[in-house]
Amino acid sequence: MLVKLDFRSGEPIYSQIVAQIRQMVAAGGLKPGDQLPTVRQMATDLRVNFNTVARAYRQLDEAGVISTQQGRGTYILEQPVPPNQHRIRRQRLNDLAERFIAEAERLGYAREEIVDSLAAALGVPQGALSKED
Amino acid sequence: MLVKLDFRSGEPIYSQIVAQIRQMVAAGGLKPGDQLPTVRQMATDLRVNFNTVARAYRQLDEAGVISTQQGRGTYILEQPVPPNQHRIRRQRLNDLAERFIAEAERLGYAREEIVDSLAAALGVPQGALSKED
DNA sequence: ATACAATTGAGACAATGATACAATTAGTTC
DNA sequence: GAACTAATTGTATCATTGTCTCAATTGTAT
Repeated sequence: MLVKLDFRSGEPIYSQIVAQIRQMVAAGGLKPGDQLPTVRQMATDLRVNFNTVARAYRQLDEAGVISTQQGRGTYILEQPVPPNQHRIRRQRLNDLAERFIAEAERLGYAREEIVDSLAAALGVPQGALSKED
Repeated sequence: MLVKLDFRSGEPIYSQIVAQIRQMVAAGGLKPGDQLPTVRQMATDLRVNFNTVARAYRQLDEAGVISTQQGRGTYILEQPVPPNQHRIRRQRLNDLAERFIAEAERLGYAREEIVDSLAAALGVPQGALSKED
């Protein structure tokens, strides 16, 4: 049993799960690549609804602690050194953006096409996102 | 390795396979008559279940991009008049862009942050991507 | 009490995986 | 060459896993 709950503590269950998994990752008890129990398995163990576990996993995923993959499972990620909360947040968005652009370019799209597509997706008027030159 | 996967992108694996093969066919990297790897071979390469590859092949088959033949293999088909080629290509990029933005927003980023991050990633001067109003 | 927000639960859904199956091909034996 | 067997290929079905939407519950403030 990876996680132990205190139903009387007042701390939300999902929050307890998040905290304990973070703790274990920080302490090295869970290493990158390790697979966590499925949401349903952990939910059964803890006698809790699987959505509650899913919520915890989602938070951990967004925090970059784990990677949840539909149909595959959830895995511990490499833990980057935490420099700063704001930096982390921004860095994650930058990573996301860079992955998107790298992928688009790998597929053969030109910068201009990418910009146009983003303009459309963002609902911005044509030209508003274009470089003026 | 014909196809490259990003397990963290949120885009389904089968969808990534479909998109990349389409792209390669469109770009001429795969020509009519070329045989694709077997579902099991590609699955092994990508460390994925072969049914996931089979699903991608099935979609491509239904779209007329390839011909899958039980017991024989899968082959690139002659591409019919590609008036849609441009549309398909553009649609693909739009899907990618929308997925990226949806993901970013799901993670709680504001439009402005997203735009800023994209500007940085694209190496565009600050402000060039901003809406002027 | 009422209203509100947060938490948890229920059920349907989408993506992936495991297993068994069918069609084709390639050898092997006669 | 025909018949059989084994290997290889895609197919079909169902189980498993995470996701989404919305309802029920709980706690708290008004």
